[in-house]
Amino acid sequence: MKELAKNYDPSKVEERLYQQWMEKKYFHTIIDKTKKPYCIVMPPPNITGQLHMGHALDNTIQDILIRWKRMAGYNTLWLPGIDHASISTELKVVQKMAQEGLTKADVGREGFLERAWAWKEEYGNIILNQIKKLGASCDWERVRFTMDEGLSDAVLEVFVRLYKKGLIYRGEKIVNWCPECQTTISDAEVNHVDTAGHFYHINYPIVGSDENLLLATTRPETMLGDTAVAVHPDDERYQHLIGKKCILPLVGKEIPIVADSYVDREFGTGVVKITPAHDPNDFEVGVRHNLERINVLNDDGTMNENAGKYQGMDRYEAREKIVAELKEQGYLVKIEDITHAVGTHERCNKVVEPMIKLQWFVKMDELAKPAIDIYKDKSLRFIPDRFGKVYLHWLDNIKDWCISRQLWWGHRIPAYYCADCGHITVSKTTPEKCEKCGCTSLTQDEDALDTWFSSALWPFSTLGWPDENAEDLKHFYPTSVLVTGYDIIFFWVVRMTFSGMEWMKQTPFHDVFIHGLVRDDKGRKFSKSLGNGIDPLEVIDKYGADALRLMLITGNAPGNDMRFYWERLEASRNFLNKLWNASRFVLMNLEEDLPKEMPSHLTSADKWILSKVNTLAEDVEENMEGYELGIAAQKVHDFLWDEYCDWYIEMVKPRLYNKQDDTRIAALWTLKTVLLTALKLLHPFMPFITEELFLNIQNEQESIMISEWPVLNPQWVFTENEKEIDMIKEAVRNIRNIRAEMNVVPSKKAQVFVVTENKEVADIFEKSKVFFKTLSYASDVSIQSDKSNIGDDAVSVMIPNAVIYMPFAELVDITKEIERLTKEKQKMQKEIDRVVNKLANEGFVAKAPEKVIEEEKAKEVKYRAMLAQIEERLAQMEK
RNA sequence: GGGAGUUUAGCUCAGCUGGGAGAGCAUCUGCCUUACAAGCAGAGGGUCACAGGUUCGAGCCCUGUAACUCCCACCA
Repeated sequence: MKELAKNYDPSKVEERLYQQWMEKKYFHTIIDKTKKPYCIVMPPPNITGQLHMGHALDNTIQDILIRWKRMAGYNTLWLPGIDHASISTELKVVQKMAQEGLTKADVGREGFLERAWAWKEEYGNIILNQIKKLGASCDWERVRFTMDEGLSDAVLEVFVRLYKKGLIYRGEKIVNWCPECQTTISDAEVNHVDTAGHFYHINYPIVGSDENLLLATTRPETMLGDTAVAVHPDDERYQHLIGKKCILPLVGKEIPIVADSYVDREFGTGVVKITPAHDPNDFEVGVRHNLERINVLNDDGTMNENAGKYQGMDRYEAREKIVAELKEQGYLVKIEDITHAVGTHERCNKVVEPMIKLQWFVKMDELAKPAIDIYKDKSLRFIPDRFGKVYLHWLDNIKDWCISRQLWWGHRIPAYYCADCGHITVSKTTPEKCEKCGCTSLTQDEDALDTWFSSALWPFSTLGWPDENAEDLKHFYPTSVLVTGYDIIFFWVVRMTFSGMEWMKQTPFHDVFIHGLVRDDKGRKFSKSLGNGIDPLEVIDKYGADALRLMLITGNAPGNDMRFYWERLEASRNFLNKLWNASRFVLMNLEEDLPKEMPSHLTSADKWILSKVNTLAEDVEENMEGYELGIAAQKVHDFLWDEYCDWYIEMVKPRLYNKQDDTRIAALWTLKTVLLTALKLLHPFMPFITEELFLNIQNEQESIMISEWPVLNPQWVFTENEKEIDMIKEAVRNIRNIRAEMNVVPSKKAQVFVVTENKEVADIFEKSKVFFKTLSYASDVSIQSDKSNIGDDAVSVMIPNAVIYMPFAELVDITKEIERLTKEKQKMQKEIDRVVNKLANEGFVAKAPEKVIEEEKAKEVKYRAMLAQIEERLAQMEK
């Protein structure tokens, strides 16, 4: 007999088991072409990251899927990795250098990269080790890094090929510039934040007239770069001014009044100042009207030489000065308080300035098409489906992707500029000479690529691409499912799908399983500034990884956000302990060698629980297939706690304690078999405790994680026995109920008479007598067809076709008992009326499905029988 | 401006394709019954946001309304 501690302590188990799994190489995947492949590539966490609840949720889901499919016989691969996180890492390294009083300029590109790699070596693996604490069963021999040799090669390959195809180009366009980080950023990296600001109404005088054009702006300092004023071509108010000129206040320059349909006549005064260098729309207007572009800002957000006397001031300081002067000189009409959306950089939260820059772009319209098609033809699907619309909408409105960043940490753009002829040579390796003029004075582009450029290739670059014959790539691509949060659909999912279609001609994954965010107990996002973060590692320390996993996966619908509650963790912990103790109970009784095959003399109770666990396996499989992981986990939880622990174990106790009982072995076999089956179903969700228990309970197999996933067993279908036990359960519940109502303590036993004229019912009770007695707190159970030996002072409860009596002479007040039964009778009568009415409804009988009608009819029969019993008992008592 | 989500017990949330409302926590009552007091047995508590509609039948489907949340978007 094995002994387990009274309470489950995860800290004593998890570390040891994970080590064991690693040593046995259970996580490591060897390609097996006889099995169906199932592959997940992990969304690579940043090397600057610390494990947070989002990672915990994301990786828990992936681990559940992988463990499930591994047990179900698939050739599974879960490929982990990390992302170099260009801008985040660069900021961290810069900050670290600043502590030593150094800047990027001080150490130079080479020196900086050395430091960045050192950072990566020091911190890059921390988060992966944290993910291990969750129990993640990734193939750690296949860890990839977005800047490792293979992936860098893939990045360069893609850049060169896209350039040759004309899909990557260099151009002077208006881009989002972050004055704080001193780099461009893509549209996706800009957050529009509603901010309180002002709407400055300014008069622009018309040349050769007393008239003014009144317009409004939120950024008056940009007027220094105004090169036109625009009105709508059909706007009657301004027809006479189109083609004329107005004077730019403060500057005194004459600028044209143009007509452009971009202007909204309804908004403001219907007049817009045009600053092509600092507004994307104005830029477009400028292109259409061939306007001059005047950049008035420096890269750090201060005003430049084009700003005249405002040169050198920060843009906000200049704004104040300009407004003051406009007011002084009478141009300012009014200042209105407004709230408007201001673009900010998602990394540093500082206000982004649109500026004209010479940058590298990926031409998107052509690439986007196949990515749209795979969604429309359903070879790519989102779970839940609604996120597919988000995906489509983004692709339908996609704009060219600015991929160059003024950063050093990342993949350096493989473009080389010729000093002589200006030709650009794009090449994976450093070219010796200019491909056009042949001279050797080449310099490489200083910029690095957007981080997402490499992540876009992740599903195939990690599997060996660009080597199209790589074994992993051939076997595992397309991957099976991508698991990620809805917050990075634009950043990442979209870019992977169009990349996958361009280079592999196949979707990178069939399913995209989207989950929500984990929030704090007040529904707020976890954030550093709020200081409301909860460290998953702290949770694991206190409650164990299994408890955290269960809490993250249950009680929440896919795609919805969830709140973090310590109380919910306690509930998980309690379940672990329950499971632990149930297993402890089984172990304490498990002494002899049990038969391998199903014993022949199983009782109804045994067959009932086998039938239940069988149905459970079927249900869980169905829920897992539909990505309803929380429901699946909940079902196993409920089965174990409610059916197995609260009912089956209690039913089986008398048989275990009686060594003479000839069904004792059958009980032990069933206890063990059902528990093992349920543990397997639970293993993907709670890998540690299930393994620990599995290893203690049996010794045929060396690990639960490579055991066989339970499926429906045709030998375990016992419909009749389920009905029998349900009847006993109902009787027991009714007895307990009335005892509780009457405040009878469990220690006070009573004789229980089951009175029935129905032979079958009598048989069922006879067969289950041994446990019915203990569950109903009976001193003795008598099953009989005649009630003449039972006094009126007994309490009675009804089940269909049987009345159960318990003599509680000293406790029973006959008047009250009659009152209670009368109420019961009324209740029953109401139920009967409801069913009768329903069945009398012609529409119902004509249109409802057969099954539903049959159910209603069965109810009527049952209720009428119960009513008859109640009436009879009442008559007897009233006598 | 467009789109999406949410609204169910005191709290946090489930409820898949329509067939008599559920869980956990909290509350109340009784139990230390030889696996578990992190437990056992019971109880109370909901016109499923509101108004219409479809249907024999609606928490679930349709139309509107309200409140909250999120995403997208160039209203200067």
